Amino acid sequence: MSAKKDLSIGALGKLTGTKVETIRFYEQIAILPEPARTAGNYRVYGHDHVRRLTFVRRMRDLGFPLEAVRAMLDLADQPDRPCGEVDALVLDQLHEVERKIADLERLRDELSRLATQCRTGGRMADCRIIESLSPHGEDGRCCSSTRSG
Amino acid sequence: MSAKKDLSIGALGKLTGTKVETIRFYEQIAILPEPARTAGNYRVYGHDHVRRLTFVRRMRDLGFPLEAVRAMLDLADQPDRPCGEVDALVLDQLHEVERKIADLERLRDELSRLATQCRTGGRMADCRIIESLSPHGEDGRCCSSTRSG
DNA sequence: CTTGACCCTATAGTCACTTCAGGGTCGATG
DNA sequence: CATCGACCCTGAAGTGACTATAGGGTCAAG
Repeated sequence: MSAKKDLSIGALGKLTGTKVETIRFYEQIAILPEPARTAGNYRVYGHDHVRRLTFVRRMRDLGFPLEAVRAMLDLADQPDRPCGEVDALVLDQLHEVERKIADLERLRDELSRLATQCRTGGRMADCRIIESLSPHGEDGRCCSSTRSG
Repeated sequence: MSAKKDLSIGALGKLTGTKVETIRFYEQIAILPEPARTAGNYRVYGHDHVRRLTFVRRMRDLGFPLEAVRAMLDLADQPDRPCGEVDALVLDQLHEVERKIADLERLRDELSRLATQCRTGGRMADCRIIESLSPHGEDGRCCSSTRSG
């Protein structure tokens, strides 16, 4: 960990949108390395912790489980690993990412359409949010009010 | 819920990649409406449950909390809501979606680059996975082996 | 009728945080 | 120097979102 930044745990939390308890939790489960301490036993963080924690929070925000986050961090932490071991992991994650992108794009498109509709005085009656992320059935409007499946 | 499909809970689970306990859980917390039952008290699901559950699972997979999922389902369930109330919600969600897409695209780009590197006999030494989802510092390689922050 | 697969409800466990409890440290202020 | 509020510490308990387990019922094929 190179450059010094000397952040307290509270400051790191504010910078990364993370609760201090969560930061301690991540340290406990070794997602984050133990930081330096002051004479008064306060944790002291620098740039690399900021980067690492930001990465972790964003991966979590994107729905990746900690297990996947850990695997990616291991990748980054071990630059000398043979490509053979890494290849499958990278490709798996790549497919997962591409799948999530495709879903998000469909959802974005529908939300954009709804936003535009609202601005131009439309109604929600032809909302197709559910369909944007689900298989297309042979019948049915998403907004059907019957409830019997 | 219009078209009949007559799926058992197990079949619905297989179709949507969801555990039966999770499906019961979602019914309990009213994310999924109660389905019809057989004379033997077995749940019977149709197309609309398939669609709704698929939507829920994908939203969860994309990292949206159940609270957000519920808000979106409410949108879809109430086609006659005034656009005024809905507008802010749609725009908020839209921004969230766009942010997630941007993050995923950066991660995809880095993973693609690594995959290509592995195929062409490269090394992991210049892996920049962490940087793909974190703020760019003034120094530092992601793979620095020092651990003091 | 038997049997294995699946269903039911209720409860407890797991993962990933998040809150609470009790006490210590820090720096500004009087 | 003493006070005080903000923040830090560790450890334990709580919450949300599932997931597994327990005990018993249903179903359909043989």
